[in-house]
Amino acid sequence: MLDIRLLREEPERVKQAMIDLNAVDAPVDEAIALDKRRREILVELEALKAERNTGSRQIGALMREGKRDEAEKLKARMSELGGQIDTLESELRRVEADLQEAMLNIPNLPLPEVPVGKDDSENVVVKTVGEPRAFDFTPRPHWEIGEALDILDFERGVKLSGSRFYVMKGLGAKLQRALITWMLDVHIEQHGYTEVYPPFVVREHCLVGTGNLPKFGDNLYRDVEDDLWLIPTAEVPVTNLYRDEILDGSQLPIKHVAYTPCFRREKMSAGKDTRGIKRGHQFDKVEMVKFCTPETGRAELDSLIDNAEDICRLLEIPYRVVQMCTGDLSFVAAIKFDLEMWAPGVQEWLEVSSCSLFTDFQARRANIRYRPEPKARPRYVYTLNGSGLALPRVVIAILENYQQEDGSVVVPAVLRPYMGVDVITPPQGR
RNA sequence: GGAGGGUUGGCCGAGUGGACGAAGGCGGCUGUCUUGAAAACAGCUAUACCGGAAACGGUAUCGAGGGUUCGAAUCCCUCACCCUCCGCCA
Repeated sequence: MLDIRLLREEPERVKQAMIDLNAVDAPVDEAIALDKRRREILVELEALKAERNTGSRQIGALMREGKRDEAEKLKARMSELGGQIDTLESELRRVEADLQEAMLNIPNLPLPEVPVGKDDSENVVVKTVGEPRAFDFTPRPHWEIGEALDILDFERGVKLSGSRFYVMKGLGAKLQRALITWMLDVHIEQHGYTEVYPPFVVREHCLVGTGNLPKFGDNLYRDVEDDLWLIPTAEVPVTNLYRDEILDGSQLPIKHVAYTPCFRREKMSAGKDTRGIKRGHQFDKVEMVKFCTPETGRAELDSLIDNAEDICRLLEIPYRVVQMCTGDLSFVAAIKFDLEMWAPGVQEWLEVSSCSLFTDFQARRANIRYRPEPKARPRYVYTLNGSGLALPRVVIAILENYQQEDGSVVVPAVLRPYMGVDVITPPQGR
């Protein structure tokens, strides 16, 4: 959520940002008008309430003095006043609800350094690291490798849960588990994050806090009976850890890393990305989340990206860093960089991480503040997060980059202690 | 799932529908005293919003949201959370 004062004081700047963001339908004008009306009502309403408060106090005094008649007369007048107050109050409630709704539907403003662009075609490749491996055979896509190795089972996944679900088996399941443990260890031991294991279902207000609701409810699974929602990313529970809290400034930055499964309905078009494990309704992810002061936010983003890149480097898989242009920014991000690993089987760059700075946009929604000095006024923190990394796509990248002509897959060196084997080989007797 | 008890300011804790902001205590800040400190004594001790250049004024906040009333921390309803007991359970 933006600061309403920004709309009040710099409406043109906000509107230009909406144009850059390709979000001209954001209800900026509505919010400004509602804010104005809200304050008009408040002035009137508070004057009436002040009058009622003095009146009521007088009634009390008169009653004590035994002047019943005068008290009754005053009561009648106050009752009339009460009617006016009720009317204004219900209008105020309506206006405030509308204002809140409008504010929740206005996206965050991009930082000045974000390149202006219409859509993902204008994103900027910041850097490319590592050389794609030269194959002396035609690299196969991961679903062929996975099925041949009997570590991926698509048919049975569909049998259990429908399209876009799959089953991992044997060393495939173990590879994923090894990656999770290893990534967590790297972030904890080398990058100074504290591990968090959160609930995988949350209440609605948490999703409003991170910005998934009210706009993007279509992508979420929900238990209607208890009004609990399955998390689409660890960002939701971990960011909301400190909702409605005032943190001690000396604790910042707070750095958390969490492994969770992620659940997304993704009513995407049938036929797109349906093969393999690139896009499912359930996937695993290791996520980094930071809370810091406004002053350090931008630098914390750089170190967050570097932490994610470390995983790519250690796995020795070619990757690139892409900066999102204004038109491709998410609703809540002020600036965002994606990490993409090269997958030679499917011949594409796979998004394995998305690192964003949200400025105080989420903090305002979730009411997460900090006190800079012991006596100082609380301020909103800045929040950040980035995948470190998203599992299935890393599995794809490993299978496709480390595949050998005989169908086996070499285990990346850093994972061998976690896997217990150096090579994933085809099952016996096939 | 059933029965009961709770939720008050940074913390503890009182509060029969009526007197700028909710007693008292603790903690914290300031002052007096003291070479300094402690003790004692006195005063101060929240947040948000609205109006205002400011001084300041107003409104709201006793878990959340409604309701009754001229007026609600107090009465009624709904919800959330915590505690105790019973049942069930990996």
